[in-house]
Amino acid sequence: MTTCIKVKQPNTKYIDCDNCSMQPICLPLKAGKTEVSIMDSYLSKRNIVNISAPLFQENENADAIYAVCSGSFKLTETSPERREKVIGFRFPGELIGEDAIHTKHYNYNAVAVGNTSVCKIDLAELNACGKLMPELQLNLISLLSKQNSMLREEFTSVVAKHTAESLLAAFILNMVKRNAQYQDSETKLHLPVGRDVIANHLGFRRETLSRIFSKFQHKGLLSIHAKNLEILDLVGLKSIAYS
Amino acid sequence: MTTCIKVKQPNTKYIDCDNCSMQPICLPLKAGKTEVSIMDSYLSKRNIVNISAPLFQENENADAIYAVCSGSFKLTETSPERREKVIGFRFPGELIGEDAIHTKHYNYNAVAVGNTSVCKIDLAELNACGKLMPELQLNLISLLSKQNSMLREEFTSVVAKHTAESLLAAFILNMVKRNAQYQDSETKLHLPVGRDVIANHLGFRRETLSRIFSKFQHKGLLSIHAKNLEILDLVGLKSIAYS
DNA sequence: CGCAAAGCTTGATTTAAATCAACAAAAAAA
DNA sequence: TTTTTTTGTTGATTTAAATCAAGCTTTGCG
Repeated sequence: MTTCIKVKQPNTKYIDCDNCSMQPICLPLKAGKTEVSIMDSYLSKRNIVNISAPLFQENENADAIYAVCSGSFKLTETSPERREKVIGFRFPGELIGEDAIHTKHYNYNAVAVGNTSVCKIDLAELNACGKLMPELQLNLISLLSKQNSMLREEFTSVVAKHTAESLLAAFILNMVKRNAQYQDSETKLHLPVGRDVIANHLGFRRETLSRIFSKFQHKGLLSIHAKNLEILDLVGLKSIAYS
Repeated sequence: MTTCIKVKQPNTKYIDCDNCSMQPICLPLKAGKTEVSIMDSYLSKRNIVNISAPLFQENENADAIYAVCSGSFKLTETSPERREKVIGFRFPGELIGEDAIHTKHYNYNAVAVGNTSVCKIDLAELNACGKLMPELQLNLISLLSKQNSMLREEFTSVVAKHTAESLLAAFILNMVKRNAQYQDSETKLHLPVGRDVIANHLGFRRETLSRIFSKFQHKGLLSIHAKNLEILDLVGLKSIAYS
């Protein structure tokens, strides 16, 4: 029995086991038979989370971390005034909830956007297995470092942007780059969420977002039809992002 | 011989070995004599980096990660137009360059602001020792997760802020919280850098920063004398940050 | 199918921040 | 010390984004 089960879902792109970011965790465990039995114990089967279902919620006790296999997640925080703030997105090959290894509880809400599948890694069992398998731990260290790298890049794409245009340009570039990790195209992007959610995440109004999208299209920088975006002038978009 | 050497420096606050975030890495190694000899090999002595000296630079090959022992660092990126962008700060107890475990090269410039001291952890040796000591790896995993948690909080403090006021308020709260980890006060903060650097980091002009500082003082939210800041009305400041 | 609801776009006006500019205060140099 | 330079503050004007408002498009539903 393998840990990775392909699940048929409509309109979702998969990252299969061969391309999964969790492979370094799976791989050393696949070597021998005894090790496979250990694997079965801590790395559960692909777990389907349905449309808009929360994977976990703020302040919940953390017993597992997750790797996205297919689909998209939005991460949100609830402000003291009960307003939802979208603090980020996660795509196939990325981790969710990894900061809870340290905090022991989740620090935000993770909500599936459309159909998704995830690999669930139980923390207690991972801990126990890790002591027997240093290689597994080295790989987890590398994975966490990779996630740190992703977080820093995401951070850089939103920090110190003086205009809404440069912020949106940098956001699009960040999304496209992360999508390219598991999809064919380096220029095409399916926006996982509506304009309201993106505007919320970037901190401006839906009207402003709409206007800048229109402006970028008019300038020939990109084309957008509904949620399907394509970059037509990468150099031009970058120069706006870094302006 | 111990790995942690206290170094006298003027005007700097220390995190000593007992309070150091690297203790989980040091501690298991301090247990037995044979282990101490391993420790000496990979965890070098406290390394003093002088005023404004770069710890490492963008694109440099990464052979080590660092933990800040005393002082402050600013992290910067150079844009294609050669403009410096301040992407963050690091304080005692925090890691620097940890994302390079995965990328193998540094992704930003780390520059000491004033006098600082750091612990340098050689990656190759850490890797070799880790295989012999699973406990060490578990602790590094926890540290990386903690750093993830810090990065996410830093991210949350700057993302989706529609006004300069809420952005600055959130930034101050984030800085004060991180300072409280290694200093006595929960409300006082010594700004490690000048107005220009903070304005650069937050993405607005020094004049705007100055005006908001004045406004916050006028409202009785905080007091500032040169680089010494004190929060006078925590509740008020929070309500602006989350507005 | 037609209607309602939600999501997206565009226009007119108001408000917040950038810019331009002058000056004050502090730090560094002569 | 005085002078020069850097750093920080405040004012007037311009510009970019929020807000208010209307219309359009798509989606879902009885």
